[in-house]
Order: sequence, then C-alpha cells, then structure tokens
Amino acid sequence: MNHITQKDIADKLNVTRITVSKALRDHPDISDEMKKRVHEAVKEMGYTPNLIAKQLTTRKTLTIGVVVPDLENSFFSYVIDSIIDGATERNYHVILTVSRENEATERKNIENLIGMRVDGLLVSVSQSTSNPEIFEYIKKFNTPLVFFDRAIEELGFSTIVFNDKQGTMDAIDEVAQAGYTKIAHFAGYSSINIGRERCEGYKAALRKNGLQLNSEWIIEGGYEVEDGYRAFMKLHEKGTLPEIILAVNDRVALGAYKAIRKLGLDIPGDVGIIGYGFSDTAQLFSPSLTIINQDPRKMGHIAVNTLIDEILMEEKPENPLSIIIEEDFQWKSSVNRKP
Amino acid sequence: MNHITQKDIADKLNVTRITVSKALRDHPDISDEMKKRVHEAVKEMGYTPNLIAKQLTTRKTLTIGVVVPDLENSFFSYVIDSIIDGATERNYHVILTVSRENEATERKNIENLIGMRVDGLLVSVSQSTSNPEIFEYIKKFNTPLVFFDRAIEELGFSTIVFNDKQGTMDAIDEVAQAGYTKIAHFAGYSSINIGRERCEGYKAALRKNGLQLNSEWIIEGGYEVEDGYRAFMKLHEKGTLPEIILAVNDRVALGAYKAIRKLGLDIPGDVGIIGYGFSDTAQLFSPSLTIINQDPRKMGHIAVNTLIDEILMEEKPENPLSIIIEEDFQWKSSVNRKP
DNA sequence: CTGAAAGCGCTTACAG
DNA sequence: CTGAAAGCGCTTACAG
Repeated sequence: MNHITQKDIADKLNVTRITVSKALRDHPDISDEMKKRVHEAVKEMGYTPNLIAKQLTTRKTLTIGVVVPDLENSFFSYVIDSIIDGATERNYHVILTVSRENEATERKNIENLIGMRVDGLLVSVSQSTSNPEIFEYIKKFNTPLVFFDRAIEELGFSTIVFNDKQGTMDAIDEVAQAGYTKIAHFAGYSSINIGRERCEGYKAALRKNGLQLNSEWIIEGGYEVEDGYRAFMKLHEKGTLPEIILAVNDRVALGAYKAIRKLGLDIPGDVGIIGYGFSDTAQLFSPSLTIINQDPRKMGHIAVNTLIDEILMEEKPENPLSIIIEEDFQWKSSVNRKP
Repeated sequence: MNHITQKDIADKLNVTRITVSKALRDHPDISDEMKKRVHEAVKEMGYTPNLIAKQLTTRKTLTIGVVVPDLENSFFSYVIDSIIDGATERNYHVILTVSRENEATERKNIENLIGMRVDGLLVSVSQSTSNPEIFEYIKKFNTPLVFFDRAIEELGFSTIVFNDKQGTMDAIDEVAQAGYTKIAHFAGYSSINIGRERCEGYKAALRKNGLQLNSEWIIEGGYEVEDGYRAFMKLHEKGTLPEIILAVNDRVALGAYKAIRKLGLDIPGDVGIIGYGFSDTAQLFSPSLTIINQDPRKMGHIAVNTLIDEILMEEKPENPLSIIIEEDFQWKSSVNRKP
C-alpha cells in the first residue's frame, strides 16, 4: 500500500488539498469544524506527512549532520547520545556519519550531508585531516558548522574544546598539595595536539609546585593499551617507581593496570594512577580510575545547542564562538588520599 | 550564497536543464563532449546535487532509519558503527534515533523516520515495548524492517538474535570438561527474556554435565555493577566459594571484580569469572574477562545487509528471515585453564 | 472561510 | 543528440 497524501484526504473530504494542508498546520483560515474533520481522516487513513516534500518546499530539513572519527570510542558515543538528545528536544533529526580517522571518508561524508541539505553540521575532524577545502566550501554556502573536541582553527567556525592544559595542571596541583612529589607521565607522541598539551600541562605543573622534573619519568609512547603496559614495564626495570603515574588517556592507564597486576604490585598501594576520561569509564576500572574529567555529555549538549542557535539566527554571526570546557579532577580509588 | 542548481549550470552552458540532468546521470542521450562541459561547470561552480529533490522524484531516499534503546551501551554503539559501515558500502545513509528504553519515544522516533520516508528500518526494541501497533502500521505500508538483538516475534518481520542459551551451555561444557565442578550464577531477574534464557542455559548445562545444582549458588539480582558487588558479598558471607561465577552480563561481572578486590581475593586464583560481552570490553577488565562472545559487528553487519536486501527485492519476501547468531566462548585470563 | 497558481529541484517517459 | 511536459507531495503568497 502506498502512503496516504494530503490529496487522498482532500478527495475523501471533498475539499481541495490546500484546505487540508492548511488545516494540518492549524492555519486561521480554516474552520474548527473542518480541522476536526481533517484530523479524523488523518487518523482513520493513517496519514504520515511526507517530510521530504515538506523539506523541499520549506528549504529546511530540520536535520543536522554529524561527523565523528570513530564510534567505537565511547567518548564519542556518549557525545552523540547527548547530541541526539539535544537535537530531539529542539525537533531536529540527526544523520550520523563516521570518518574512521580517514580524511577522504570525512570529506565524502560531508559532501553527502551537504547533498542531503542538512541545516547544520557538527564535526570532530579526523587525525589525518589537513586540507580545509571542504570547509571553505561550506563557508561559501553559509551552512552553519560547529567543531567539537577536534577543531580546525582559523576557518571562522565556532569551536567547542576542552581546556586540557589547565585540567592537567589542576590535577597535579591537587595531588602535589596532598603531599605527592614523585609523579611520572606516560605521554603520547608530542606530534599530536592532545599529547603535546597534556605533556606541557604536566611539566608546567611540576615547575609550579617546585617538583623535580625527571626526564626518565616522561615515557613517550602511543595511545593504546599495550603502550601503557610497555611503559610501566620500562619504568619498573629502571628500579625506582614514582608515587603516581599520569597516563595520557584511559587506554594507556589500563595498560599500566595490567602491567602492575602482572607484577603483583598494588594500586594504589604501590603506585597510584591518574588518567583522562569520564565518570562511566573510570568506574570500569578496579580500583576505579582517578580522572581528569572530560564530560562528553556536556560537550555534546553545548555543541548541538550552539549549532541550532546558529541555524536559527537570521544574520550569520559576526564572530564565531570559541567555547572552552573546563575539566575537573575526580579523585577515585586509584590514588590514595595521602602518599 | 545559495546552492547551485542544475538550472544554473544549464543557463551557463546555454542548454536546457534536462540536458544537464541527463549528462550528470551519464545518460546515453548526451554526447561525450556535452558531458565533459557539464562536469567542468559542476566543478567550477561547486554544484552539489540536492538529494531531497532527487528523493522526492525517485521515491527512494537511500536512507535507513535506526532505532536503538541506548547509545551509552557500548554493545549498541559497536553495532551502529558496523551498520553505518555496511550502509555506506552500499550507498545508504543512516538516521539514528535513541529510545532511551521508552516506548513512547520509540514510537515517535519511528513515526519521524516514516515521515522522512526512510527506505527501511533497523530496530532493537526498548525493554518496555508492548504495543505492536506502530509495527503493524509499518507492515501496512510495506516499509522493510529488520529487528536486531531485541525482537518482537510473530509480526512477520525478519529478526537477528543471538543464541544465548546455546552459548551459555557451550561455555559451561567447556569449563566442566576442564575439570571445574563448582559453578555459581549471578542471574538477572527471570522476568526479563535475557535473564531467563541465560539462567536456563546454566541449569541445563549443569544437568548435562552431571554437576550439582546448588540453589544457594544462583543469586538473582539486577543487571548493574552494584548488583554484582552485592551478589559476591552475599556469596562470600555464606562461606563456601564456588570455583567459577557466571555473571549475567559484563556490568555484573565488574561488580564481582570490585568485591573480590575489596576482599583481597584473587581472580582467577581464588575464583574465576565468566561474563557475556565482546572482545573489546573483555579487554577492559584486568585480568581480562572470559566471555561468552556476542559479536556486535557481526550482528550489525548481518542486520544492515538483510535489510538492504529486502529493500532491493522486487517482491516483498514471502517469509521473513529468522537469523540466529551463534556465540563463541573466549577463554581469557579471568579463569585458570585448570581448577 | 475556501481555492487557484506557482514553485521547491529533481527525474522520467515521450517527441522530435 | 536535445528538449517539452508532467509529476513527486508539499507550502506560500494572493484572490475571491
């Protein structure tokens, strides 16, 4: 059976389809009596408005396109969950695409979304993205776009990012004040933004707290579980353990957990661990992981609302917003309260 | 700047827009020379076809709508990732909605997706869903729909589910053959499908292997971390520990980990743990969790391809498919190879 | 209070 | 090889 159209309803009611269209939109032109009859027919016949046709005439799709690097990363799935929440609340749909950290895929996704004439875009760029061409194209046609978490600056779009350096410093301040002095860092490669910021925060915080910067205690590796494992083994071979390890992310922290377990050592008794992450993932660790908290729902919420605000603006905003979300330190069981 | 249309290109090239439309679709009517000119103009002017208009005329959207209960559950985010993968491969877009385990939201999501005239639907129903009305409506208008993981049977739609009972039995067979005899079960409530199936599998497997069914070793609780924690504490108070605990899901397994850690006991030395889950989450445990593996990517892949096959069928399929995915047992570090 | 006309940007037979 | 006509299902001024 084909879908019912306004014409079908009109025929049944012996009116013209304009009358039906107006009745459905509660237009003052139409009598209450007629509206009632139309709504009854809608129910009876099982009419569902064709949004595609509506979108073509109104030139609005009430749809936002989302581009993320990876959905298997729970940070992004939490962000998306909250984006969908916020979008639904404001009557928008979400078309979701995944770039798999691949610039070409990302570009193709964005082109498709433009083809679908989404009202706006929410993008977290892939690690390999270097060519801003597609974004300049978007700029040209005035489609609102907001970058979140991973942004390309200086393109004139609004951005929502975490204040990673400050979050790192705050965390180390806190443990230093509790009396810890020996703090190591399992760092990511400094070639990548995130690794660099966190490492800088670490160094700055040590200096600020008058702690010794021991180059043997900065172990540069990757971002995966095995990297954390290897880093701890390396540290252990050297003999003197630090009191606390700041891991560049939760996967690296997990690797450290595995190594520590393997060696028969105890967390937090023999060594404490701090990672970056959010509440739900921190709970997955036993003992639960002390984190520099990056709230994904907060980011998703701000991102989607910033975007929809821009979509709804008459004039395009003169100045893009640059929103920085502060991180907060959450002291969990992986670090003792006192050294 | 407004988006370029075929008309704009036609005007520039001094042809009619039908020519442009045909050239773009590589229609044999059009000369190679003309096609070349059209493609050049497309590039130069930055034309992106309006898919909304195309969808309206072709009456196909090349879009599938997905409805899941919860995106914060990593099982679903993995499934969705592979759905998007599979859809993209076959040139479909994905509109994603989340029901939050709420029947009314689920219904509204489906109505919206119907309004968007998606070519097909992929649905995992919420736990509270009881009214099949919306699905009967879908049936009436012949929109292909495939249920995955959580299905409503007997509505005549294809379904993709795991063989939970068999998976449970296989797992217990394996540990029983390795010599284990004392196996407890932290069960979910038997009111819910998933809890019942797993518990039945557990009992059947014990019988089959001639093991004693100790009612004190079936602890019925919920599905959350705390439930696992409480269950282990309860078991521990009773004095005699089993050799192995089969936890109804990974969150409950995690609760058991936390309790065991708290009590200063060792996994797998003092007690082994088996849970349900998939490879990536099993790795998050230290020691890594022995699992009855439910591969989310496999499910997503099968679901999306089954759906697209049905979309592409000329005739609607006489008989809906009922695909059962077998689970496999993955012996990881949380259980010793021998008792 | 109801309707006729025009249009959104495309595609699809059908002519020439 | 190119184009004119009709249509997809809706909305939006404009008339009456």
